[in-house]
Amino acid sequence: MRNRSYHHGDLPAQLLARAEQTLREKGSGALSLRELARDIGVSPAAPSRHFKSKQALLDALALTGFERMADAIAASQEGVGETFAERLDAAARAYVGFAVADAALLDLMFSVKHSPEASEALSGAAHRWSELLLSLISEGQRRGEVQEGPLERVALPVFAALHGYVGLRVSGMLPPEVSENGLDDVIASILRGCRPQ
Amino acid sequence: MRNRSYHHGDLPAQLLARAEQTLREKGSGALSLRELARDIGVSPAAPSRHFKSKQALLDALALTGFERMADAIAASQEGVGETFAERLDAAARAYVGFAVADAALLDLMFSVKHSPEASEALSGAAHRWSELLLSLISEGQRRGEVQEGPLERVALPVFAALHGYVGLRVSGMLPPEVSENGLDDVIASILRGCRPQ
DNA sequence: ACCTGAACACCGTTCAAGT
DNA sequence: ACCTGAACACCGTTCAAGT
Repeated sequence: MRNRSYHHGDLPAQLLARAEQTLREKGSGALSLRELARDIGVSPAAPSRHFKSKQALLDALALTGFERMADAIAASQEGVGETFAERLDAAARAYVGFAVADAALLDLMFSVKHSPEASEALSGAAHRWSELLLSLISEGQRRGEVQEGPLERVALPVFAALHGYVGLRVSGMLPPEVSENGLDDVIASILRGCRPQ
Repeated sequence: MRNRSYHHGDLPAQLLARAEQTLREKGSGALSLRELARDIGVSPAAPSRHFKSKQALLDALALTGFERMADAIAASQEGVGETFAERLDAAARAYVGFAVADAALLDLMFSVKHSPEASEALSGAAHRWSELLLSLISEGQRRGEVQEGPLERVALPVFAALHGYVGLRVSGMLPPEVSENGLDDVIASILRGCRPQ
């Protein structure tokens, strides 16, 4: 009775939660729909009612990843100074922190292979995230601390540098001590790159 | 007879070549050891003599990717001007070109999951590639066009911005027109970020 | 040394059937 | 509507056996 209602309406959430856990603990290679179903105590065919394919579940997972990342970055802005440098620093550290804590999820979020239909929902979530950084930069422009120019054009190099540092770091391309202290240099370079001339 | 010698000593190369082809044409999700063996006309167990696991083959593939990428970047420097700006521009475009032409391979190269033993050989290949950019920056310093300071610390933000642009682009996060023209802004930002103060 | 054949323990997905 | 049971067509990997 209790078990019955337990598996009614909550299976999608259960699947996502469990998938996220094994993704974090064992990596994306160890993610199996059948094992997920087994762990939850449901038949191998059950997940297909809620996610029409394994890729659909991965897409949904990536989507929640973007939302949580946006939340983390938004939270990083609370109670921090008002200068662009301070706010960028906080956002960058939040981004890096999220990525390092959940490397496999980040990999999934920026994966090359998404089902075409998911790409729109996904870039929607990515857009919500990118708008945080865009408004941060826009505010920097308003304060005269960031160069003038079309927002997207000014923002792209900032995105690229942060995203690239994160990518290099989680893929293990950085020697340990660079991994520790490199972010400071990246942020400093970004600030020099986008300050008024 | 001819077939017999065909499958002697060349199977590893055949496997890698075929794997690279399906990686480019159908993505990493469609890469199956058994299918590779079938295509080449060999038994399902044959690949295991040369690559002890599927991951080992993927690692080898990533390794050749780094080598080809290093070749492409080295080639980009031939017959180009001597200023740092010109050389960086050429290297950046070679990097982007390689990545866009072989998105799935790039994904593999910077993938989070590599077998631990492969990581050393892999970061060796990555190192050979990174040394190209490092010497480029070192030369820029010598010419007084790049700020002084420890090479790795000056180089990281350059790497990060390029790698991040490539990552954003191949994962489809950039709107088409940003994808077209964004690299110019990224390069300009890098140059501002690392020029002498 | 290199490969085959066959087997093992898994997959994702589909579909009739149950409730 | 939601799930089960069973089946289908695949996987990666191992291992005795062949040459």
